[in-house]
Order: sequence, then C-alpha cells, then structure tokens
Amino acid sequence: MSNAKMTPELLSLIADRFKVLAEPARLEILQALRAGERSVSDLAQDTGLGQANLSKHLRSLYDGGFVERHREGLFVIYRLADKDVFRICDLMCGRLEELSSKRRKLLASR
Amino acid sequence: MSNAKMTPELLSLIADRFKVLAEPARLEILQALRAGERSVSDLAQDTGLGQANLSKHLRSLYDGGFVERHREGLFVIYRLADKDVFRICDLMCGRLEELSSKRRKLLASR
DNA sequence: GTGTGAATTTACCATCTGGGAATATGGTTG
DNA sequence: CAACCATATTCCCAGATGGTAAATTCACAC
Repeated sequence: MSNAKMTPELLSLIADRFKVLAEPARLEILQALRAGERSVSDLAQDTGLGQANLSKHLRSLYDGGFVERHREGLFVIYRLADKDVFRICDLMCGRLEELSSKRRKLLASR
Repeated sequence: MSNAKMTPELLSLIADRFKVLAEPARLEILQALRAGERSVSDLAQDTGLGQANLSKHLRSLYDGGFVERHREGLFVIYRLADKDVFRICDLMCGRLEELSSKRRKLLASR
C-alpha cells in the first residue's frame, strides 16, 4: 500500500489475493509445493484432499498467480510461481507469535 | 513458513489472519487508519460503511491483532497495531503488477 | 475409432459471512 | 435517577464458498 492512491478496485484485487491464502488447504498445497514440482496426484497424496476439491483449490491458486502449471503426458504439474508467498506467511507467523504471547500474559495476569 | 513444521493448527491460524485481510472494506479501514488514530465515527465518515457493519469489521481487525483501541469518553479510538500489514500488502501489490503485465502480454500476443 | 487414466468442471448441499435494522451496552451529562 | 450519544451485539437475509459425487474433458495407447 505504498502511500499511493488506493482505489476501491485495487483494494478489491488485493483482497482477492488474500482470499486465496485465507484457506488452510491452500496453504498446505503451497507448503507441499515448496519441496518442488508436483502432479495433482502427488498433491492428493501429500495433502489428503479429495481429487475434485484439490483441483478447485489449485484453480484458485493458479488464478491468483501463486502457482504455474504445465502438462506432462497425462499429468499436470504444478509449481510455485510466487517467491513472495512465504515471506508474506512469515510476516503473518511472526505476528502470530507476538499475539499469542500477549494472550498468555493477559491470561496470566488475571 | 520458515522451513519449520507446519501443523494443521498453525496453518489454520495463519489462514484466519489472511481471512481478516481478505475483505476490501477492512483494507479500506486499515488504509484510513494509516493517517493516524480514528474514532469509529470518524471511520464511518472515511469509509462510508454502516455503523453496525463497521463495528463488526473493526472487531475482526481487533481479533486479528491488526488494530488496537482505547476509550476516550464516549468514543472508542482505533489505531494500527501491526506495522507489517502494509509490507504484506505491498508484496501483494507488487505481484499484482506482474500479473497484470503478464495478462497484457497474453492478450497482446493473440 | 475404443479404452483407460488424470484432471477439470458441474451440480448440489451445508456452512459461512457481509450487510442492515433493531436492540443492547457503556459512558457522559444534568 | 433519566436522557442521550457512541459503540457493540443480535437477528435475519442474500450471496459466496468448501466439500463430495457425477459427468466431462484431455491426452495417450491400442
């Protein structure tokens, strides 16, 4: 949000990208892809998600530009497209730790 | 997602934080708070959101740890709590630009 | 062409969530 | 205390979304 003009349209686009990450299943897929390229079948194994469900999550990730894909014979191979995803998640995690330690203090001081 | 163990619980917590940002109205509130502290009434002016609706969005932001608040007489004053929010949004925006330029190229090459 | 395996899409259901109206709570004033 | 104002909460509705099964598409082999 670099001090620039934030039009409603732009905010909406940003929100859409956050929506894609706002789902544990999709975060888990990204996590699995961290180790390298994976076919949809591989990912089904890795995540335990149902096939149709997984496919829809992959579509979201693809539309959001978080993953790339290509076909290899019968298989479709997915890979991470966005090196920033994990930096974003790290920021989220860091804040998570602060929050839970604050919560601990609140509970302790009762 | 620092190469560490990502338990389902942790992924769920991270997803919850993303959910808070996955809403244009809440991004707009954060944007408005960027200029400094604001009462709920101020924010209603700034954003054009209805009172009840705004109040609920503020609750999400508060629960997510993105804003802090305190009372001043009849008013409740909100302020940004998380300096990382805009760094996260910047990463999202940066990627947005890449994506739309790729899209332009795709459209151009038809 | 047919058959098979992998992936996507569709259809449907249950749940969730943003929005607004009405109500409740909290704090101030007189 | 009552009256009032700012905020929060509750209730309800409409639309969005995750999950699964069934149908469809796509690519390869025969």
